[in-house]
Amino acid sequence: MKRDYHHGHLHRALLDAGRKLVAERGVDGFTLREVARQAGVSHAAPYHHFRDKAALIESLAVESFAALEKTLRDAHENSGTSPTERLCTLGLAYVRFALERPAEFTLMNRPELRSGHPERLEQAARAAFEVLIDSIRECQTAGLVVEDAPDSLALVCWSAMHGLAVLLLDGLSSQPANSPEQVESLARLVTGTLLQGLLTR
Amino acid sequence: MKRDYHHGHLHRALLDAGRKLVAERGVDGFTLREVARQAGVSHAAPYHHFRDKAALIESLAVESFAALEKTLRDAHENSGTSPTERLCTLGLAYVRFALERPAEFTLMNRPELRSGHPERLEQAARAAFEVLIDSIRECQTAGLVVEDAPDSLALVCWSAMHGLAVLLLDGLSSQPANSPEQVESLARLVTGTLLQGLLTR
DNA sequence: TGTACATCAGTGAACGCGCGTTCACTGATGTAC
DNA sequence: TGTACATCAGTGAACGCGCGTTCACTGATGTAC
Repeated sequence: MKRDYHHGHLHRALLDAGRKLVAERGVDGFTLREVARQAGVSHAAPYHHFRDKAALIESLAVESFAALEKTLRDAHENSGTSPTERLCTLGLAYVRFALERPAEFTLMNRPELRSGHPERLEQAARAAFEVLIDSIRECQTAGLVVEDAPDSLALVCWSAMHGLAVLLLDGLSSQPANSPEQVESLARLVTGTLLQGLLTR
Repeated sequence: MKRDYHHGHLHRALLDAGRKLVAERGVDGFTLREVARQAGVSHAAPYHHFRDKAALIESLAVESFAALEKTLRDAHENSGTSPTERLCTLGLAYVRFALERPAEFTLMNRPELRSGHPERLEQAARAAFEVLIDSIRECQTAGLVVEDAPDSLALVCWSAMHGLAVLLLDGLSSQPANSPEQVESLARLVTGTLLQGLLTR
C-alpha cells in the first residue's frame, strides 16, 4: 500500500512519528534515526524536511502549543457561566493536558532541545497564554478580579498550574498523588486557593 | 602541592567539581569524564567512589536539597515578625535559590538523571518541604491561614513558586522578566496573591 | 624499628555504543517544447 | 503523445564523536607481628 520511493507526505509523517515516539520513549529516547525508522524511511531522509534534529523538535513543540491553545479554548468555552468558574476550568485543563502527555509536555518546555530561532515557538506559546489573559480580563470586566495588569495575573496563574504539573510529573510531590482523582483534587485546591487571592475585596 | 597518587578526599573533590561543572556547562555539559578531569584525576577514578554517573548526580542533588533546606530555614528565621510575612519570605527565597543556580536547580528536578534508589533524595527533598509545612502551621496556629491540611497547602505554595522559577528559567514567561528587580516583583506578586487566597476569612 | 602482606585508590588502554550528520548517488516526478 | 531535462526526495555507506564503563595493572597505605 505504501508508495515506493517518494513518500508524498513525509514532513507530516515525521511529525506524527515524532509525536508518537516521544510519547512512547520519552524525551531521552527520542532520536532522529528512530523517527525515520518509524516513518518507514531511511535515516537521512528527514534532512530534506528539517534542517536538523532540533528543528524537528521545534516544529513538534510548536504544534504542541497549538494543541494546548485549542484545549484551553475549548475548556474555556464549554465551561460554567461565571467568569471565575471558567478561569478555574482553564487551570484544570492545563494540568490535565500536561499529565495526559507527560513527555510531550516536557519536550515543550525544554528550550535547550530546540534550535536557535525561537520566534515560531514563542508565538505559539504566547497564543496559548493569551487564552489565559483573556479569561482574566473577562473576570476583571465582571468586577470579580482585582485590577492588576492582566498579563501579570495570568503569569501568576500559569506559574501555579505549571508548577503543579511539573511537580507531579517529576514525582517530587511527596504526596501520594498518582490517581487521577487525587490529581484532580490537588489541581482544584491550587486553582481555588489562587482564585481566592485574585478576587476583589 | 598535590598529593601524588592517593588523593585523600576524592569523594568530596568529585562532588565539588561536579557542582562547579554543572554551574559552568549546564546539565547537558555534565560528563563524568569532565568531572574527573577537573578533579585532576583519571576518568576511571570516580568509579571507586560512585557506582556510576547517576549515583554521582544523585549525591549532588541530595546536597543541593540540603542547601535549599538551609536557605529556606535561614530565610524563615531571619525574616519579619508576622507568620504570614515569614511565609512569603520563604517563597521569595525559593525563587532566588533557583535563579542563582539555574543548572543546579534543574539537575535537582530531573529524576531521569538519577539512579533508581531514590530514598535519600526523597528524604532530602522532604526535609526542605517540611520547612514550608512548618511555616504554614505557624500561620494556622496564629489563626491567619485557613485550616486545610498543612501539607496540601504547602504543596499549593510550592507549586506556585516552583512554577514561577521554572518558567523564568526556561525563558517562557514571554515577560521581560530578566532583571533581578523584575523577577523579585513577580515573585512578590505570586506570593502575595497566593497568600490572599490562604488567609482566613 | 622492620618486614610481610592485605587492602585500597589510583592509572591508562580498550570496548562498544548509537547517535547526528554528510556525501555521492539514483530513482521518480513534472514541465517545456 | 513523446522526448529531454531540471528538480526533487529518497538511499545507503561512511565519518567522527565523546561518552560511560570495564579491565588488568600498580603504586601507596596501614596493620600485624
